[in-house]
Amino acid sequence: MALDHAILVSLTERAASGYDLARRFDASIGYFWPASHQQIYRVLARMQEAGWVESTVQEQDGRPDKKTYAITGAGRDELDRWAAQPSGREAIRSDFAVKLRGFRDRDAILRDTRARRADHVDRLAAYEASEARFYPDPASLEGQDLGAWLALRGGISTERRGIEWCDEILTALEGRGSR
Amino acid sequence: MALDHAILVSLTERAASGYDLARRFDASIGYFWPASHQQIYRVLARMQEAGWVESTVQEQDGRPDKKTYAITGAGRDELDRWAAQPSGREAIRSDFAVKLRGFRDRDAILRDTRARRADHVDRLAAYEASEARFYPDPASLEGQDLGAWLALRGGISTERRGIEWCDEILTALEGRGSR
DNA sequence: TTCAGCATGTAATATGTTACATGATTAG
DNA sequence: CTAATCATGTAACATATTACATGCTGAA
Repeated sequence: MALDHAILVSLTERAASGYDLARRFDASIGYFWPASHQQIYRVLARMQEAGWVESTVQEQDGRPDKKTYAITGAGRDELDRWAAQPSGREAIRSDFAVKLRGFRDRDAILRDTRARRADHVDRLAAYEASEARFYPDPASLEGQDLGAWLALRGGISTERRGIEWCDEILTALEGRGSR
Repeated sequence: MALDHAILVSLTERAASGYDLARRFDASIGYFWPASHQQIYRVLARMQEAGWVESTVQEQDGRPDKKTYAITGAGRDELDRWAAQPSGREAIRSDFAVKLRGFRDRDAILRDTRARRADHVDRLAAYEASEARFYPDPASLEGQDLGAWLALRGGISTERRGIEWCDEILTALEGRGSR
């Protein structure tokens, strides 16, 4: 049930339409909890049934109507209830680690590793740009801003260790010629 | 379709029953791709249909019959085909990061962070014990052993950065009193 | 005129989780 | 006698992915 809560968290930051949320989930909160627009619309409908969100329709000219969702009091209660529960260890599902472990085709692994490294570098740059822009003075942060900054710090360290791991793999494989 | 490949990789290391595989997925390969026995039995049945694995039944006295699965030539072909494809960025779904971002209840987050830190410490110890035991001389590794070691190295760096992140969170939250 | 963006969804399929089901042996 | 381990599954439900569906505006 955690996409529900990711959407609720996003709505506490600002009310939004399904479309807006889908875009947020393409970046920002989506880095920690990816979701497609199809999922989002379904969960919004379910949460509206449950009374955790409410929607208002805005007509727009030259644009399709827009349904803006806002979190309700019941939604905030649910968020608090969820936050008080211990969050279990999250599952890691890594195609790449499985592939490494099955090691047969050295070139395929090298190609994959280089591509992953480039991905990590890009995402790290994006995170660092966000940090510089939105959190220039971390020592002064409080409440939700402090939490968002700490989440971002987690993203930064994840990407850095990803780059280091790729480098370790490249060194080990390139240093050994073909198998 | 990646549980399929995780099982195939595990079977290249040694033929196994569904039960054996389920235990391997509780540790070792399961650290990179968790799966329950129910899933495993379902996928084994499907892969047998597809001809990627074959099974032989062994009768045992005082024990239920045991169906041992082995990978076939077609299974190896499928593994190679899969390994040659680029593996996309994997999705991270972190309840904890979402919770951080929604920051309302500081004590709940502190509790969660301390529990996560302890988890990371335990798992890191398990990985390091494996490394010392099975890979005392990494420079001499080749082929599948080299891959398995590199995957394990990934596990080790993941846990280390997990611990560091928890410490960063604890420092930030404890240093600030309640909000 | 073609593509990207805005805006909403449904439907089918695949995958993962939880609950149920059975039954023997061995260690405490 | 109770719980853990061995050994196999089915069934129901929840969640995620992929494909399909529609239609308007504005920029290249």
